[in-house]
Amino acid sequence: MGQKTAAPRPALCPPPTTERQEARRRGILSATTRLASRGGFDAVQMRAVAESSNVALGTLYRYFPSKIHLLVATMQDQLEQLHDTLRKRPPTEADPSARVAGTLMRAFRAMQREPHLADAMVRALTFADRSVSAEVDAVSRLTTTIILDAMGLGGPPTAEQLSVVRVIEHTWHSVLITWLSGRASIAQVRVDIETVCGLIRP
Amino acid sequence: MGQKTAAPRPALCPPPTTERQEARRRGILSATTRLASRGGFDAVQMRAVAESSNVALGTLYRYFPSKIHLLVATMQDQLEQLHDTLRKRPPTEADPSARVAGTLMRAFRAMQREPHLADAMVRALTFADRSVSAEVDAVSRLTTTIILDAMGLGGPPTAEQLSVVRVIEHTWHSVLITWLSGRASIAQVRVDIETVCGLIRP
DNA sequence: GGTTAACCTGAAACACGTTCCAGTGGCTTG
DNA sequence: CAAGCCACTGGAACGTGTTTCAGGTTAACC
Repeated sequence: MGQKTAAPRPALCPPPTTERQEARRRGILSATTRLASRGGFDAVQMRAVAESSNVALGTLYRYFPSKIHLLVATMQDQLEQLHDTLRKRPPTEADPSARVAGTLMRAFRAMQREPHLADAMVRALTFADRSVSAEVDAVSRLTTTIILDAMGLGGPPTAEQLSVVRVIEHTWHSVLITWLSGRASIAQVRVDIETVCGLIRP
Repeated sequence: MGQKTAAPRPALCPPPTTERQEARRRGILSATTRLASRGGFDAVQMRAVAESSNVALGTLYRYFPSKIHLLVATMQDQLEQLHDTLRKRPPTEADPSARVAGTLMRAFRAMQREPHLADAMVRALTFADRSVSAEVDAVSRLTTTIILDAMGLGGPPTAEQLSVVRVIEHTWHSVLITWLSGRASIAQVRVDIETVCGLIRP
């Protein structure tokens, strides 16, 4: 986390992505997930990721310009999987507020299954500075979508509803951090999530 | 942020704190604040802090076992000052929810005045792992106290009120991060704070 | 004044994120 | 086939957080 120079590296994502490169990218993300699932944030060491995905260090940095970028991309990946799962088996609660709370608790249980991975991803997400804002924003939009889906309102959300969703998202991130650093019990996580979901509708 | 070994260093805070040591501690914190007010998190370099407070690097580490500890202690310091200020001039709004929102917006304006300092402190706070949980917890308790004071309820808070305060605190931290990383405008910060304060009482 | 334990200094060394570069291999283009 | 362009490799090098240690300083106690 030393230097903070802006990215002189040109944008490389959109145009030239061969199949080979996509495979490499998947390999890197998969190695990252594997390493993070063991030791968490600290175990995701760039040299180890490079070696574990059979890629030179320089190449790893060509794909992901920093460790934070790498972990935020991993989070995006995991969130997309979660989103798929949720699409297949959406929450069944009657009340919108209960559906959101249920959805978040489901996500939380997934985190409990892989606490080290969660640690790595969430720490990266909140530690990210401006140079990662585009990627963090993508994650944020995904989260928003997931919550809005769980609310299941018919038309487009009102400005007020968007505020509420943002606050729920804030609480979600922060309560995760609190839990990961051992300062909140699982019961407290549930209570806080249910409390903030009380903002929906009333 | 390399290694993560627990502290083999014995507890040294409570018993033997001479006046000289207290002065040294203040000097370190003051140098930290000064450095952070310029370049933010990255500018708080342990060697620079040591030099700037006329202390050997090893001594700095004796007082604060890591950069994160150092910055969390700085945050605690700043929060105490804020608490004093608030005690002298408490919020004047009639509604508890408005008093809390007003108090937080006042704190937020303080952050706006020193965005780099805010960056350093908040990033440290959310990046802290278990080895700092005691210190982070102290900051959290202070924040809780400030919010409860602003609510100004007569007796001790109910469990439900404590939940609400926790959620407000979550939102406060997370919205700060979002603002610091340039992903939320000041107007949005205000809206989110007012939204979460809607949880008080209704 | 001397002893002793705790603290402090200065400097070296290590770990890991990050950058840089010279060489290599594969691809398209002429 | 030759030339040229890229991405990739392997490895060195740098910056900063953190650890360690040998020796000097301080302060309390006899």
